[in-house]
Amino acid sequence: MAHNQSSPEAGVGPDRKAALNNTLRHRILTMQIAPGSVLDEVALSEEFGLSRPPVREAMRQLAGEGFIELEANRPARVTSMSYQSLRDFFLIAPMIYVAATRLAAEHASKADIAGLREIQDSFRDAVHSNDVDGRVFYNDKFHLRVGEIANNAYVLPSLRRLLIDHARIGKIFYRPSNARMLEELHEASRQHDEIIDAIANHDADRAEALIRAHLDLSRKNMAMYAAPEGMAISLGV
Amino acid sequence: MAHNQSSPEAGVGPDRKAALNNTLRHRILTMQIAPGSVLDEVALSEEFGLSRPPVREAMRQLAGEGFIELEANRPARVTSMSYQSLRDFFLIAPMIYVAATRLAAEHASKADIAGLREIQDSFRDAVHSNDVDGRVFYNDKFHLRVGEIANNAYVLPSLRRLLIDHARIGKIFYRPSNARMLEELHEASRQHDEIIDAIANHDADRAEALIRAHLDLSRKNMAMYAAPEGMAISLGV
DNA sequence: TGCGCGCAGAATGTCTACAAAATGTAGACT
DNA sequence: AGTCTACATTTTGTAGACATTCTGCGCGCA
Repeated sequence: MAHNQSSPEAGVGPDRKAALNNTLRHRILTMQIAPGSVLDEVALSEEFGLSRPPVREAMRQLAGEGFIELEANRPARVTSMSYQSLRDFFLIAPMIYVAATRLAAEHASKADIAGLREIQDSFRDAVHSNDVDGRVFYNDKFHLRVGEIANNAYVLPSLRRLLIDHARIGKIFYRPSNARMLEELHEASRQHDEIIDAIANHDADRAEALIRAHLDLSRKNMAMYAAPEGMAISLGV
Repeated sequence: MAHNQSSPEAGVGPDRKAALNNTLRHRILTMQIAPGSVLDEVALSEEFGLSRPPVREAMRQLAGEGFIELEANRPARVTSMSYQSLRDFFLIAPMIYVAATRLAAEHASKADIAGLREIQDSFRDAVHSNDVDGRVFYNDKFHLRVGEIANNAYVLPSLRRLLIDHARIGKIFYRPSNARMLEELHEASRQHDEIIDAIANHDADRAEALIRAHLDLSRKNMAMYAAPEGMAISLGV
């Protein structure tokens, strides 16, 4: 349990605004707040010990990052998901993930690799200790960090948007009772390690192959859940 | 002059907040506000007849879209550009533009095509009447609309970010005295028409080829401007 | 009984005023 | 003369109160 993003008493501390942002992100990623839910401004301002203006600013920011959707004179809602979202996700994700990973392999410094390994250590721990939220959280952090290492302002926006739904898809289709799924989580963790190695070696081609396999694993998992009997399901591509 | 986005007296009207957003976007796209410039909250609130809180909300929103950059306790600054930006842009732009255009070709309805043609009419007018800002504005609108028709929430964020710098690059390297450049603007306009036709015919392959040629034209223009004397370009901070 | 109108409650949007942080400047000390 | 420090100014951040808009319920009417 390395992270405590969702502390119950968040109304204290030096930087309550950052706490609000991080906590909301975490709750949305882990689906503690379900897609489509409404966010009440006063409730949040009371929870985090802020007045409404800074809360509203945070909302605008989160909306820009794709976590929530705003409409005039209407409450903020967590970005919704649909069957269409799944299709769109697996259609675009390979392109963006590959671009980010290849660029990361080209640009990564020693410090970047060290940072990546640190995140991956936390991710591995979460997988081994069956900490579902921690796994979702550090998986997000891992891929986001790869995107930051890529150091290209034009890939990051879509990558950020994809990662939100990547996390939520991972949570939706996660079934703890399934032994095969557990094995595949460990497989995903191993893939992370290999991706780091490929990036460290500046081997963009290998990094690309690995990230593609990584996404295919997610997609297969999801398809397996949605269509256990081997039904044809068109997942784009 | 079909658009009046930058009306001098913006402090009136029913929706001053939308006016603030649109005007700022327009000014940044056309570089009426240079990259790296600071935006003063009180000045904007006075200009648009608003108080600071809604202005600050708009700032957060624009920051999320990539127009400006925010730092704690520091004034908002228009997103800066550098030589690195140019490289990054032409590295990623083809990928995103192609994805958006192909998806648009697959999804476009009759109404979508009509909307595109309408925008393109305004763009063509701007090109023929040498309305530089109008050209930049409607070019942005055109490609943004294509992205909206693509109807994929994961391509749009990066496309939006790219379009900001696409507009600004177009302005930076625009030289009205150059006859060859004028001809290439008309060529770009013709390409728009062809892209619409390809999308209308659901011909994704042709749409892809056209959008690639469209970007190559921009890139060639820029290289032509940058390379002749072999001088390094200073892009204002 | 079903539909539409209108009012009451609640939530969002905005404003003014105050607090805190950062910057620029002037003065004093080394 | 240079630099550090303390203060004053400016600007950003926040709070609480007010205005406006939406929602839901109940009443009245066909």
